[in-house]
Amino acid sequence: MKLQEAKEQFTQLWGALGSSWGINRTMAQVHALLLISPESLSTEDVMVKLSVSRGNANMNLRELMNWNLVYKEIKTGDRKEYFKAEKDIWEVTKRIAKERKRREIQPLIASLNILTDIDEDKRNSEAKEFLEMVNGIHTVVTKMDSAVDTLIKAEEHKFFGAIVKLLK
Amino acid sequence: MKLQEAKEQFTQLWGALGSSWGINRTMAQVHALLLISPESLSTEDVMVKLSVSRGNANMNLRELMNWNLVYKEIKTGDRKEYFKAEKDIWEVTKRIAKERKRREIQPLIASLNILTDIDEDKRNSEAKEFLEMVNGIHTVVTKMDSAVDTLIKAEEHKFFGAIVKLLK
DNA sequence: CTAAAATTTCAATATTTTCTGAAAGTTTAG
DNA sequence: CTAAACTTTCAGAAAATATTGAAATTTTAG
Repeated sequence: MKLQEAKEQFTQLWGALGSSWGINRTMAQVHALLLISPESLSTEDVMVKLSVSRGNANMNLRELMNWNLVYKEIKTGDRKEYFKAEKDIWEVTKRIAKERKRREIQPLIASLNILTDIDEDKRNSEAKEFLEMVNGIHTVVTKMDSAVDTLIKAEEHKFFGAIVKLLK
Repeated sequence: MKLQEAKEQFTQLWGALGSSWGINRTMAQVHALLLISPESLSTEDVMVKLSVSRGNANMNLRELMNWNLVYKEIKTGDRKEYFKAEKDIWEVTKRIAKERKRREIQPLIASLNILTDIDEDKRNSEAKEFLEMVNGIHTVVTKMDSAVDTLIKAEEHKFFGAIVKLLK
């Protein structure tokens, strides 16, 4: 396969992957484009390479910066803004995990806490079963939250090492 | 909060959660409904409780069975099919992980492998950088795939125990 | 300051995804 | 067998989501 073709396929692949995990396809494609781009890119560059509008390019670059996956780069003597992606994949993994934790896991834990506050006799078996379910989810999600904290702090080899040990 | 209200909120919550992780909202709601239902439910029951059409209820119950999260229950003297969810949350977690691995992680690994087969001089720095990126992703994703294998085989406390140790 | 360059916003539009409901198909009691 | 009960399918409709593009806003060189 030719390099350019491979790069294009990579962008498509990353976009498709994003959408099956609840991430906007274009945002994922912009991310892919920056990941494999040796130089930082301007909004114009992104528009041209992905055939998207200025508004769309701008919005997704902005959102990628909110995710801490992309940052601005100023070139002296140039008024345009350029964008560059964090390229260390373990770092990228940690940042995505951190952001999903903040956006989804933590609000989920808060909501689950509210649901356990039921004014109903605990001997009522329906209430009991419901609470057991909610508490079970609460337990697993809280542990995942901690696991993500560990992942954020750990070195790649240490993190996966700890898991792989279980198989031996 | 009243029990019925809490159950309704739980169903909403699970549905919203699903959609931010790329799972159809109704499918997640049907799952929630079955998780908190003491008795198994018929397609009719799901239609009424979630105000969805017969086609929608049927399709999502079917899909939940494909995910191994729900199974059929036959009641003697009743021609209708009833549906029941796996209620052990750790078991549910493992089955979701297993299914996403099969559906997304494994095809991703296959696609990444194809992308490394480039006919370009390896000394070409652009090609080199691209291959490093793809290989980096390949490495992390492969390790995640193994981590999911471990999760599937491990006991809950062992799995999270191994991770939490890293923090100490 | 001024105005050109660049960025951001957002209402209208397009696309994608999901849902409906009726028809077709299947199963089973009698 | 027959027909009622139940399940599945799928084309069209609806809803949710993403995108466009032009106008408004912001920035900065001179």
